[in-house]
Amino acid sequence: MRSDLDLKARQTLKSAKLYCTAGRVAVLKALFKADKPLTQEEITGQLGQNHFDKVTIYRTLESLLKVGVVHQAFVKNRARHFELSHNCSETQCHPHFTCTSCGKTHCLTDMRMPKAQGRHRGFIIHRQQTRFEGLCPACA
Amino acid sequence: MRSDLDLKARQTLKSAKLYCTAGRVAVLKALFKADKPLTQEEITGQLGQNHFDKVTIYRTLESLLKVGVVHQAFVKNRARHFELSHNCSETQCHPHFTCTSCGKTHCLTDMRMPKAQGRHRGFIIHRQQTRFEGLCPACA
DNA sequence: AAAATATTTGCAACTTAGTTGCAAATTTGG
DNA sequence: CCAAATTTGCAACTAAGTTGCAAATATTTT
Repeated sequence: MRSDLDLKARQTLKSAKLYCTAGRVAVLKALFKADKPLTQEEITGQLGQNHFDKVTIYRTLESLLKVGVVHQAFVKNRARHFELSHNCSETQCHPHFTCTSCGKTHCLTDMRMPKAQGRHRGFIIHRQQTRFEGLCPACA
Repeated sequence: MRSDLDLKARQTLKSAKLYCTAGRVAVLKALFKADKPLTQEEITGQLGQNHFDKVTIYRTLESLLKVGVVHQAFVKNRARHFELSHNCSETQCHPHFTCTSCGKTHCLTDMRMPKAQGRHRGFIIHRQQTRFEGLCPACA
């Protein structure tokens, strides 16, 4: 039984001209299912029985980064967080919200921040990301 | 000879009710001098001869974080970056620019981003940070 | 100013997150 | 199915940060 998500993952790999392997499909599926940026550890956790070495996970993420299917979000300083780029424009990612009480991070995919595109004192801005801190609905 | 910066650092520690030690003064001076967020390693580098153990640096930064004199910036995923809070308002930090070519990070202290204060779908926003990627004047 | 108390420091050891090299396994194209 | 190209897992390693504890330093008390 090959699920919808499975096909989506395979499709994605194919159009990115990446070898379609079990590990990559699994990682992509985890990212499709997630509603927030994930670390390698969280991805491994999602996979459960369907285990892949952390090196493989990192290398997969690296490949997906290179072709632009995923990107990194700045959630915590000590760990890389990855998410699909499909909710973001070329020049701007949706904002991320981190709760100072429970520590959880949420994607505010429905929120648009004004773009500071162009240049500023010689700096050519290609991409912008916004991060919020505060209280999430559950903690407020 | 006790420099201007020295006094400023001591003053800062005093008003934060922190023990005024050589290590803390040194770290604060390094941060005052810096024009961008620094890692522990960079701070240690700045200190040169005036060496303090990395544990001390981290613990000092932790103390300064707690009293709000410094905060963390999101520059790279694998290392904590610290800077003084004095260029930021309570609710918003100045944007940081990271060059995709040379990798250097700059503070855009003269740039104001519109605030997304208040709430959004139950999320209560206290603080916001913006991060840019692109080409710095030197690389462009 | 010395003693008493409170806090910080450095060291060694440890943890966590991520990376590298390489042989074995898998995928793709013919 | 074969050959070439690429990916995988393992073991070992690096980088960044943390913890416990005794010795050192800062502040407060007398």
